[in-house]
Amino acid sequence: MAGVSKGTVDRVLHNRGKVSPAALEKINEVLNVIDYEPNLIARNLKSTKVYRICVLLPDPVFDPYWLPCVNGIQDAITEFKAYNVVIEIHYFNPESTKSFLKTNETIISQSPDAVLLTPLFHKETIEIINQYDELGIMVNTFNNQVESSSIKSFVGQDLYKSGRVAASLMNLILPKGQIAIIHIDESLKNAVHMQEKERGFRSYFEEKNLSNFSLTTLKVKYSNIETKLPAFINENPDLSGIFITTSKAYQIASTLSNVTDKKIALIGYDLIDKNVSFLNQGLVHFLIHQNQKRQAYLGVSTLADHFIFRKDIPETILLPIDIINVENASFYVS
Amino acid sequence: MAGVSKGTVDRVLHNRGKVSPAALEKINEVLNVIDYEPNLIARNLKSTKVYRICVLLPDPVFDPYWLPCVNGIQDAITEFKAYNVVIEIHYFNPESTKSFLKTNETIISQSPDAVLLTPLFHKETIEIINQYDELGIMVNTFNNQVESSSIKSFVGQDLYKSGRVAASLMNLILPKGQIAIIHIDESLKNAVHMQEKERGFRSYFEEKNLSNFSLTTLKVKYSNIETKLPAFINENPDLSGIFITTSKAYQIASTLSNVTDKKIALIGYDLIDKNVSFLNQGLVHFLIHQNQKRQAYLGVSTLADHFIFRKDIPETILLPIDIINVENASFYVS
DNA sequence: AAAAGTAGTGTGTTCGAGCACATTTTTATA
DNA sequence: TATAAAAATGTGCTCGAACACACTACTTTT
Repeated sequence: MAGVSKGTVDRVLHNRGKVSPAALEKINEVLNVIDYEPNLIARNLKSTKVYRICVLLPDPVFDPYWLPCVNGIQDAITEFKAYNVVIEIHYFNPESTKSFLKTNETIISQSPDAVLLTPLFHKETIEIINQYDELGIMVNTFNNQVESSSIKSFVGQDLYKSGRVAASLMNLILPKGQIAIIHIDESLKNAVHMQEKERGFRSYFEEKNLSNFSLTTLKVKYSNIETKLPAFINENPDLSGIFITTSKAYQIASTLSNVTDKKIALIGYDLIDKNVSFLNQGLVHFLIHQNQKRQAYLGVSTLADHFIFRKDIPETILLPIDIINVENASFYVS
Repeated sequence: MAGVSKGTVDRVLHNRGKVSPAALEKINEVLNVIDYEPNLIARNLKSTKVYRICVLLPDPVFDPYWLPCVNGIQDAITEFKAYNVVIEIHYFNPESTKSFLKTNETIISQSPDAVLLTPLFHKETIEIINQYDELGIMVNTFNNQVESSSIKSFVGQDLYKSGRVAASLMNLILPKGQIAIIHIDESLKNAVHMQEKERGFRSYFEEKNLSNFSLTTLKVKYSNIETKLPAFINENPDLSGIFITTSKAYQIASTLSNVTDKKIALIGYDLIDKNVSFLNQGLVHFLIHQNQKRQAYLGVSTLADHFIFRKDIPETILLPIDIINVENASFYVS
């Protein structure tokens, strides 16, 4: 259309220089008129470059919470297979920093173009992120946030806000009484995670000046629950609600049903099978859905889109805080 | 790898016949070994066929409810542009069956490969669907369901269940009292839509034997509200909750705040600006998000995926029934 | 004046699949 | 055995972009 060969057009498109002013002007004019946009698909057809994205994920064997993530990543794998993007999942034991570090070494030996990781262990994460940075490997995170200038992107939820959502629901269920905030975890790797939720939860009650409530924090481990929880209930006869900051609401629900007939409102996180089962039984009132599947999917898909289509990677993606009760749960379980 | 030319392989892949048993076996063996899957991108590169998808949408000028759909479709447009898929939006006046029919004629004159429509008018929809069927044009629907064997797919929500979700929330807010189910609409085009929600809402209270509640149905038009609603409130001093089955909760909220100081629980639909504003003011307690944007997006994207990647079109896609209160609303507003 | 350099431009190949057409091999028939 | 018909197989081009390389027409250097 501009009366020149595709080679000259190519030089204009990619600023490779060596184009006469006359040709440049003519070509730009035509580009404007036809509103030229490159066909992103054809572009990737030629390139022989294979992009490798490694995902560092806690093994769902240790905690079913991570199971949906695998599906999310599987979706991404099939979606991007045709584009020369290889996505690999590497599992580690979420209770072992050693396992975390070892799996990272495996990943580094694969020399990927980018890594998506769940930064469970703060100190170790910072270390390995620096390693990745030096090797020029891009790092995305999801699930929980870690501050580091070397991290390209984070996908997750606003945990403070999700605590507030839980509080607003608790306030709806209960007119008054004592509420326990229970953190359940073997280690304290999720400490910040859980504290943010607690902070949000408390802020709601403080802000609204709801003085007819009293909030107590309780930290237990799985092995502790059966002894600690009954004792706590005996000591606090006024207890009417429990907010569980992790996905382990089912552990509380199951113990609770053996200990007392009292109706205690339970609000927890995540649609894992056991939680949904207690939700359907009416022992858990609300669950907050953290949508791990989508978190994981978005974590890798933004990377793939960046490599293939040169799309920008958003610094932060905050997923909606889904409120789940027995009536709408079925639509969220994938 | 099989010692034959790509032409022969091509004949095997597409069952074009004229292949010797020996070659066929060898080729199939190789295909199995390398786990061959065609590169869907390269396939579409060659094809000069341009797929045309028309979307029949109520003009957002008449009802802002439809505005997010435009964004959803815009997303699909940019996503599928590179694949020779042309997606066009055609607007009609949701208050005029004539406009609906006329816009359909325009669409037919474009002879598209598929149509996505919002079947607001039942009788007229059936008519034009038959027309599309005769012309071999595929029809998808979203927003509300219409029974017809010629419809390929429906994207929407389970309205009965969404009524139940609303009821479960109302039951949480209120201990007892009278609840009004209000249908607001100029015409009765949404009749089935609204009745399903009412049926679900009532079923919840009936099922749970909640005899301390009484439910009343009220049909009003926008022009009626300012006279009918105050009268209704005077006649029913026990009124403590209102369930609005359309996206017009803001109209009730706004009238209500002028009429009475009594705290009446409001539950409605859709995150349109005015509703969210009343949600933030505390006058609306819950909104149910129907996610029209995603409905519209999925409506066209399943079609595009079908044409380009030969993916199956699911008969029904039911989106989750999102529960929105003031604490999590901001994450859903796009 | 010949050689070398340089700015500007054009050509050819590749990616993976689809498809029309050409070519070779085998089989059937005169 | 020659020859036509049928069966089997191979070749070449295209889609849109990327890029290496070849080429022309001047200008500068030796």
